[in-house]
Amino acid sequence: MKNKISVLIEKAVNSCVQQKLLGAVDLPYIEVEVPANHDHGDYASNVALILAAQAKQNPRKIAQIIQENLADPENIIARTQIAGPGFLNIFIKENIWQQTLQFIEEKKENFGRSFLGNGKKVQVEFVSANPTGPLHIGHARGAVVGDVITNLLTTVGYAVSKEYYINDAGNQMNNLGKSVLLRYRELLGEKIEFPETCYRGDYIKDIAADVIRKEGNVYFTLDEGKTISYFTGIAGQSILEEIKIDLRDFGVTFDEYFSEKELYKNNGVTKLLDKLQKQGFVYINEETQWAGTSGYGDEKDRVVVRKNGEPTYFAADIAYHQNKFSRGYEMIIDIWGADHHGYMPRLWAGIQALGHDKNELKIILVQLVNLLRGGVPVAMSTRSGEFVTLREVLEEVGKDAARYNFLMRRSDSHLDFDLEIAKKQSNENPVYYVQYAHARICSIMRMAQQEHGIVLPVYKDINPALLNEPEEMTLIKLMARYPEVIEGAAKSLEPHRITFYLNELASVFHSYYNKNKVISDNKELTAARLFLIKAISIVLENALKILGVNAPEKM
RNA sequence: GCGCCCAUGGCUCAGCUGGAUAGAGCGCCAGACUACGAAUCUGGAUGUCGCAAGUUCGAAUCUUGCUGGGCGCACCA
Repeated sequence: MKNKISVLIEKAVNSCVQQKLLGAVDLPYIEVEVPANHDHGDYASNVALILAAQAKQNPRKIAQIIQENLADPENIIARTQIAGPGFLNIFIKENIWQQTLQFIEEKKENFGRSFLGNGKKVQVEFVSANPTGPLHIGHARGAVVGDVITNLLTTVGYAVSKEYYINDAGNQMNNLGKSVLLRYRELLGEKIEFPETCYRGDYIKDIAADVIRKEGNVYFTLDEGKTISYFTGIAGQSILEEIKIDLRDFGVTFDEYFSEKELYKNNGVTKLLDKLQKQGFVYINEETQWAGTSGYGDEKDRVVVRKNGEPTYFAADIAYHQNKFSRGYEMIIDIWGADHHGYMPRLWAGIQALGHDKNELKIILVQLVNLLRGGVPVAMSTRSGEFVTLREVLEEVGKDAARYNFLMRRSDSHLDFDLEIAKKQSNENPVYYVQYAHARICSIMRMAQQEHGIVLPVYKDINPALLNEPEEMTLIKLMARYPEVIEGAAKSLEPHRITFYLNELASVFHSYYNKNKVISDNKELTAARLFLIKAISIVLENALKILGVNAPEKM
């Protein structure tokens, strides 16, 4: 609808120019917005204000000229008005709004889908936590944001792949193996001092105990280096399996798990660095290889190969992103914890050196979560083993409440996550507000069918003109806007817009419900209203599905 | 010291990329179930959009400076 209006205005402006009513102007694109105030119409455009500067005419005058030349071939406009400094306000006919209900019925679960992405291949990489311990609450937010961004992009027609990058080649992993070894020896009776760098969570002990159960004490005396790499392997694998299970129960799955080790096979990283060196991006200085990232806006150049000959994480990351592009993705989205923001210019420099445009890589920063219990902060530290795991959150507050809570704010703003509130089934917890609206609709429809023997109506059997209560018009307009909300959320990669939309839709519905009876003696009206609430339930389901949150029929 | 992000009612946050009278939720006060689910609804109070300039028809939104907070600034990942 919005697009339609935009096109009509554009045509009107062009027509005015042709008729020399307006001087030649170049207009970038027509802004149409939904005004906050209903008196300002269903849509409003500021074209006249934009053109005023170019045309050097009074904006209200221009608006009037456009208004007079506004063609309406489909007969959808009820009236137009010029207001304020020169806004063109447009009111759509009620019956046109009412007809959008038919569209929702036709589309059903596809209402809101579009072809905006045109099948473009996109990859979203997220979570990507080292398999050195179970996922904690901090990872959970990134997991949900990544998952929902993927759903959003899929909904608007992108071909999206979800990937988890396993950082299994660095020091951290070595520390993991060492930690298991120390626990292993401790369990076998040795007295152990744990260094700062070691992981001390109970899960380490479990893994060590498992080794003893299966293989006994054979590693007690074996060569330490070999044992550590062996322990690193089994620990990493077992932890990764746990991570996958936790994520699955959180509703998050991946299409690919990509191991950092993969990049080093066949000297992949070295070969790439050689190539970049020939290109001049990588250079050697004092036995160290550097990448000239400062040439692309980074604050200084970065080491890619250390003095000891080992490549840095960054070197592998350039190779990783080259690998991603080589798999044919036209857009790559990385989701990071906000504490990594300083790394962005470096990586952008890297992909530009690879010959890609900076905006082919979008980086979403997810702020860290402030975990509270009843208003009191909960301290966390992976190494010491003091943390609240994703698993614990799932068990305590449930998947739906957890996911919804993580989606209520923009991802780059800090989020307080209070366990006590998140598990409360009360009005402090917005997820139930939305789910309740859905359950309520289902309940009414059940009642209509079972108690009143009503067959749920289809559009052609109802008289949509009966849906003319103010709340009904508001609901219809709100639903008609849904596809635009999805597109906007997808374009800006901002999932939180959906939760705000849902909250608004649920709110208008609840209010409507309390004021008007759906089921009444008036059969025609009952049918129309049943159809209306059915449409609402479709929109609620579609939106909740994108969020990965259930739309329960009963609660 | 340098860089990035943030600052909006008592609290937690939106604000559609520059629009018209700045909005929600929570909390607080007062009300609504012999009618489809009260996990709901109705009404009420609360603002120098951190401060100061600038850009223009128009600024919470863009620019600059300042104040206050978070985070980065590795041959860690």
